[in-house]
Amino acid sequence: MELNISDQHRSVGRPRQFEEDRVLDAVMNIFWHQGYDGTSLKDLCVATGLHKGSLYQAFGDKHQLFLKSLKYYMDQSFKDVASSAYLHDSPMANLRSLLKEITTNCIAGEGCMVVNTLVEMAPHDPEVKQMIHQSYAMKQRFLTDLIDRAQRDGEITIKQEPDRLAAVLMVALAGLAATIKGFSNTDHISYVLEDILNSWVQ
Amino acid sequence: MELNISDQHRSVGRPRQFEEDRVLDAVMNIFWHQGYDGTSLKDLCVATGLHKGSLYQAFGDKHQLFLKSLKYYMDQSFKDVASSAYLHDSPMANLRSLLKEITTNCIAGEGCMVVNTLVEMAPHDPEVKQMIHQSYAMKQRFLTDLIDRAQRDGEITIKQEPDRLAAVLMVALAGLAATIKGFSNTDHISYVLEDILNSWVQ
DNA sequence: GATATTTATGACCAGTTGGTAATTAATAAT
DNA sequence: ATTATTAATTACCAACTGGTCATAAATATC
Repeated sequence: MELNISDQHRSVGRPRQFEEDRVLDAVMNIFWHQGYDGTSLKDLCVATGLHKGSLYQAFGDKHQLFLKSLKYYMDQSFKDVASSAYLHDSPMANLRSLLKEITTNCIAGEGCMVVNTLVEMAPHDPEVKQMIHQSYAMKQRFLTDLIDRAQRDGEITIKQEPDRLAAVLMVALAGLAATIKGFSNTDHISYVLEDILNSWVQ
Repeated sequence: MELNISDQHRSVGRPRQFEEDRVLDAVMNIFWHQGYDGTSLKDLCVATGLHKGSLYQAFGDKHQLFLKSLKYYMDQSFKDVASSAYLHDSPMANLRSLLKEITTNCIAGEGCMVVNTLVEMAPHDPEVKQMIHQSYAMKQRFLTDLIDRAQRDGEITIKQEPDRLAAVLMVALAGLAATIKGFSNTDHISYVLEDILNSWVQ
């Protein structure tokens, strides 16, 4: 009976019967759509096919497991999104495709785990708060840089500091995620980011 | 030993020892800041000073109690906010004071119960979903009307349909609430709604 | 093949959950 | 004063919560 899956760095002792990333992905999906308080260990066991004991041994308690799945989500989504910001030469075109990509992903995923977590946990969970703040700061710098370049190239004509425009986009992105999660019909909101960008070009 | 409080429509039987609105207010505050799943009946009993039995008899089970407190929040906040939209003659000035009022309230309350609930419950709770959608539609019509008048008066110069501009504001308001809840320092975001309005005037 | 080491499994735990029912207290009507 | 009616309080419940531990299984090393 050989159940060995990850043949890579095999060590002494009984081998893992699961791939860590596959489990983390399943866990992430549950927390993403049910929230932290709304998810029980039983839910996680059903979703992953593992027993409580295995989860605890491999990832720690519920809170640690959540933090790891949140990290996994952040890394994953940032990788997906950032790559769409270097497709064109024009910074404005990159900004557009970036926001388009985020909107699409957000609709497909019925919201954003970071925004859900921001609302549910950040106020009373310092570790979560710190992780999200860090991610926010990085994203905002990313946007500020794009906006700054678009302004220099004359693609954005509005007179306002880049980081304040980036702040507008960050708030709009959070609002997009929150709204998409609550509304099944997303026709009305898929244009919002476009409309904001357009209001900067006249 | 007379503990009678509400002397108004006194009927047969032992009189209530609490004012319904005061209890509803306390319940609302707990749900507002802890969420539905994050709040236990014990929390509610501590906050209200009532026993479980009394809560159940007066308001029904946890879910019904939540719906009533959400309704209470919506009525309360709409009354507060709408009144600030008729202070001036200019529709744009009214729009500004309206958004300013919302921002102030949102910061003071560390978020908005409707947005919290939208994220936590709307996807899997039809009753909550319907209540919030109805409230959203009303608010959006309210904004659309103000924007339409501001455009006719030439106070808003951007060429875009009023209900699409209103959709931008709605998304921004949701984002504002979500962001404020997660960030203690709200300096960066208190200008966001102003900045959006300013981008419509050039 | 025996041993050490790691993992998987299932039994177990105390505390909490939302919810109910029986009892007692306070009032109005008779 | 008795009775009917409503509310407050208490005791109680089964189900579930997150979390632990002892045991069995699978592998590498010796």
